[in-house]
Amino acid sequence: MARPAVKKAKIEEAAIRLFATRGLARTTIKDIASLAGVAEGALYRHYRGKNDMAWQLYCREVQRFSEPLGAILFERAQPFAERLRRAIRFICRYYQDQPIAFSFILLTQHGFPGERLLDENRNPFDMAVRFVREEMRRRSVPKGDPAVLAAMLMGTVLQPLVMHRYGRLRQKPVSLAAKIAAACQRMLKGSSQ
Amino acid sequence: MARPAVKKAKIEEAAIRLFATRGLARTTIKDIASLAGVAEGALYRHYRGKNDMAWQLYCREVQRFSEPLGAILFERAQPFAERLRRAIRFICRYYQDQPIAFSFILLTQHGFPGERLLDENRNPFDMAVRFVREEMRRRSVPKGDPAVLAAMLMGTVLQPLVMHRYGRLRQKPVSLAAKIAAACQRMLKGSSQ
DNA sequence: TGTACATCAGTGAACGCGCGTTCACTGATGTAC
DNA sequence: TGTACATCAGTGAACGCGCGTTCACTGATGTAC
Repeated sequence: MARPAVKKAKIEEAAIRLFATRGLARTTIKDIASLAGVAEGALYRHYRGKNDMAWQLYCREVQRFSEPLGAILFERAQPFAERLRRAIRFICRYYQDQPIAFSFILLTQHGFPGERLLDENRNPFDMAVRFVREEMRRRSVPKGDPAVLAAMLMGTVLQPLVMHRYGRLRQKPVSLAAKIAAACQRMLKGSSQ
Repeated sequence: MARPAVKKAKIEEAAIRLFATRGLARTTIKDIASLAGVAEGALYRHYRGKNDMAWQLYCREVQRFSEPLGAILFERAQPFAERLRRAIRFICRYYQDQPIAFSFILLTQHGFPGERLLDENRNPFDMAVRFVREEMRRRSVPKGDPAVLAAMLMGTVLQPLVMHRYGRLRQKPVSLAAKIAAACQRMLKGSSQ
């Protein structure tokens, strides 16, 4: 063994911060290295290149977010409404506590060349569809197309956070959670699609 | 005068198509010129450069979309529910009939350097907030924060279209309109935020 | 404990490719007379 | 109508900058004995 990779974490932190604010394409290796206080070549000791790093970081961050979210959504002991409420609260809190990581996930999704896709278990949208589908079977949600309903619910939750991110909403993200959850519940009540 | 600019339209069409599918940063002048069947220099007879062209096209397309949408939202003769229904139908139809222009609007929004922003009248989000605010005054929508409610409504409408765009929804976009409108109406009923 | 060595994180100058842009040129069209 | 000229859309080779990446090197740390 040689010395420990003390600068890897600095590089990753700088990269995520820049990707989240400027986007993948408008962030250069120079930017990352300079923000991390590191030579440009350092990145290549840990990753094959810029895109490889971005993709790995993206997968990691999505996983970190999706795993606890999945645990909440599929905690069978809890009633449906409670799980939905908790999931929305979790999402808002995640955004509030880790705005950089969250923005990175939220805004990076369509930036990768070659149509790289996350596998189904880690993908928040697939999780949402599965969640809705199961609840339709259990009759806690009126029958319909699970994908459409899941998309509408996701939009209801995420769009306010996107707007907050761009400075259009003043409230604290977590204080939005209750409003959003109530709106989702109303949307679901008697949905006959 | 000299000869008419027959290739300007070809360039713009090619540019929008490529921006909508690959995104601004991953589209090159070479790509645009070759798809348009034009020399690379041709673009510079009509625009100051790539970013200038992208920005102008973006403004134009947003305007084309926003103008009729605004007309529907603020057609005072119609009752609130009807206007909302029509607006959602208009959006879905616009996406279905002009998927490239719509995707360009939907996906390009955060790609411009220097934080360029659309002025308030053309901006769909500002329009939505104004719409909700006015209806709160008229008591057709329960009082609350107009921006939050507008964001949730926008998310409910747009997220299914985004999902459709990425091949996750099979239905024809227009056939989604009724479902989405019903969901929005339910969300609004008795919203007490 | 001390010494020789292997490993590998980190450096930063150099490289070369790809990109947006430039520019001298062409030629089609409209205008003046 | 015919001729000379001005305008400007369009061309495409050339340019040069900025970017991601490479590579020979350094030196700190861990291991073998």
